[in-house]
Amino acid sequence: MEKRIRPRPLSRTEWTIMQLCWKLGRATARQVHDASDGSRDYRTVKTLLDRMAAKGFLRIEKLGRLSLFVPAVSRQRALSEVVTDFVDEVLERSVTPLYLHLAERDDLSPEEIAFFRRQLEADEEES
Amino acid sequence: MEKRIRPRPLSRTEWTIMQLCWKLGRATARQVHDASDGSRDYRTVKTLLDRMAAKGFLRIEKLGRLSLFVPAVSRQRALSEVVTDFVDEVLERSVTPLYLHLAERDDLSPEEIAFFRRQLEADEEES
DNA sequence: TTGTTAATACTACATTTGTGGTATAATGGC
DNA sequence: GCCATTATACCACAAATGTAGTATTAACAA
Repeated sequence: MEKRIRPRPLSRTEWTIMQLCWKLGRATARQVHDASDGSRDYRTVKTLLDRMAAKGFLRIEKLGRLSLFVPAVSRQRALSEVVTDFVDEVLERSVTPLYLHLAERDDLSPEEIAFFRRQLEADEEES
Repeated sequence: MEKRIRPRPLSRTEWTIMQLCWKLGRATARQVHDASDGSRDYRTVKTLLDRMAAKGFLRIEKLGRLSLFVPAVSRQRALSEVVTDFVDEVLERSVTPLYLHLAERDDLSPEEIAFFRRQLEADEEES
């Protein structure tokens, strides 16, 4: 039971749109487009939304002749999945790069840094 | 100087091959293929290696008529980049999901959990 | 030396992704 | 009622990705 079948994941671009959908909760393609950075044409956004629905990340609710796009998976759940995937496939299960990143990004207190350092060493050893 | 120009990143499949290259250090396409899980044809691996070289992740050293593929970027550096990208674009700079993942995966001590919890709250607030 | 194996080079092709054209139909003002 | 605006529905197309066919050539084993 290692590898359950997963629907095709979202592409990077689709993710940025999905973030908007989660924020909006329930919205028309137009609303999603308006909430976006405007770098993409309305129809591009529409196509992406349709594909995302096909992938199961959105559900389409008909309101009269309008289509409302509603998240079909929780942000929480999707993020958890994508992070796990990332750690497994790209980082090969080693969380060291994550610790490094966190340590670089946030300004941590000395004891927090010490904590990361310990984690780092533990992580290094096991590989 | 926010967004420097980056060469096309590696795809997921290319990453798995790149990991092998880093492990091998300097190898022929055949050797990389042999080190792989065998799910891909030799020529597929060869094509991927060539593309990765074109993207600047590998350098090709000629040894007589042989081609040796040598990492042109350090694993460290590439990982740092890809993690930053991931956090920025997919997680929208929020490291919460990472903390959640780490907290789930590793078995942490109570105080470590407490630490993560504090980080989590701080992270939640700012958005 | 000659047929088999193995390496390189070049090409092909379906799928996915990103982007937007076209057409049709409903709505809403005037 | 008629036209401009909007929404939906379909389609097109180039670039990127994943996978492999074909051709040529070098090396090796018998």
